[in-house]
Amino acid sequence: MTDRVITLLIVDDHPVVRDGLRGMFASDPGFDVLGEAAGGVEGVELALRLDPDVVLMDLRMPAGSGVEAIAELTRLGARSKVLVLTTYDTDSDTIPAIEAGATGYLLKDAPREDLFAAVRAAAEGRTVLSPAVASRLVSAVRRPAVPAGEALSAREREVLGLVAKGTSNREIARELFISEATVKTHLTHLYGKLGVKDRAAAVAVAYDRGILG
Amino acid sequence: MTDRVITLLIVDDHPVVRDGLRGMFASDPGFDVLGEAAGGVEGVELALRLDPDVVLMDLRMPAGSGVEAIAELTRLGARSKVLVLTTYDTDSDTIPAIEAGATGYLLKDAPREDLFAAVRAAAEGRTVLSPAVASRLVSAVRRPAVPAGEALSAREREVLGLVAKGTSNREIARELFISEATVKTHLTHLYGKLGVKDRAAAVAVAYDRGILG
DNA sequence: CCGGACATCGACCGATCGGCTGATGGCGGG
DNA sequence: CCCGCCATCAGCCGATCGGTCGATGTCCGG
Repeated sequence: MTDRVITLLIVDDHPVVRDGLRGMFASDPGFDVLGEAAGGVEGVELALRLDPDVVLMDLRMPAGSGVEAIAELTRLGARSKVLVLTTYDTDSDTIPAIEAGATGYLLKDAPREDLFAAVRAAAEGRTVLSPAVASRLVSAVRRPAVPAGEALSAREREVLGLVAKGTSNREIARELFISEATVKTHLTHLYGKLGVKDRAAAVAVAYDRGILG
Repeated sequence: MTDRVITLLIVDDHPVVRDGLRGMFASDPGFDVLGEAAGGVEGVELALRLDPDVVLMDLRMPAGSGVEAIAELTRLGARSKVLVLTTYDTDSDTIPAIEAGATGYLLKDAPREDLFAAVRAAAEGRTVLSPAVASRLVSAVRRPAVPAGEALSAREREVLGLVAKGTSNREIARELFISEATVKTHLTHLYGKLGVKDRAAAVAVAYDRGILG
């Protein structure tokens, strides 16, 4: 079914990783790496120009987030399938990436055979997930109501960030040019969303989910 | 001064990264990769057996921490220089690694020319640090007294862990079979050590330094 | 043997937090 | 056009926190 050569685009901010992937795929005549990009923005441009079968996409990059790049490609109706290849597997990364339109999600510590197989699968439009990611996803989907956690609003994240720095409500109010009452409202709301009952726990959950630090 | 071929050992849990490094150094006749290891324990064994000039060491690995591996090699008086090559540059990683005896500390997003230069420098025993790491280090060293942070005692870490879960002082007291006054004492102490003024900031700093999460 | 780090406890007090109730206005989707 | 989400604000109050005195006992290392 995959007799054709599969064309690839590599998007990763680490030269070492780009080289590793390039070399890896160069050793197999079934793959052809068309190009590389170091950031999301550049990745989108190249994906549109080169029209690869599969885009190998890192998520956390200085020059344009991977999730945004995926969303952009999806929005533009690009033909390329996106296979996320990252070090991290936190909820805050995986779910948005899948939602944005990623065809697969692999962790970088996957053996190369798995990687090859995943790229072939992705080229055919099949979804491929690392076992760890898959189990995360099901558990995340299984409790969509209260326990999990809706996304924080921009303002709530802003307040939470200051809380993590030890800023008091009054100081936060001054900092953001709002009243202390509003700060408390934001806090009460984000406590509910994060499923906690005080600021210390909120900071902890935020770190766990990658919202902070 | 470096006419000799420099021998290398690669220690990293990611096959992709190992391949990337191997390929990169294979393209330059001035380097010879003697072997690879996927974890700290295996890394130490191979370093002792192969006696490479330079060990490229990742820090966070499932099979044996990089810092422990470095400390082990130092303790055993291995001839090999260790060059840390990692994605992270937090205090909790860099400083212990340097203390353990690493000759250099580079981030994986370093351009390959820098990497080559760093390996040559490490082979000669010269210290090489990423600019970002270097600035971290100086600022960490410059304030050794109060601001930086001594290590938390076991009891303090225990209390802090409960704080991160949203536990109140009274509940912590019951949980640990001590009085609320004692809990407050532990907290006051660890606030001082972490350089913060409330529990939320303490949790944040703890996450940043890898004490939690 | 003494100093210092650690762990334990008590009491007091001002500052802060979190919960509650309720209100206003903007903005976007159905 | 109305509903829901977001952001804004007010006042009240009990609970909790953080700071500051001081005190006791252990254990380890110099």
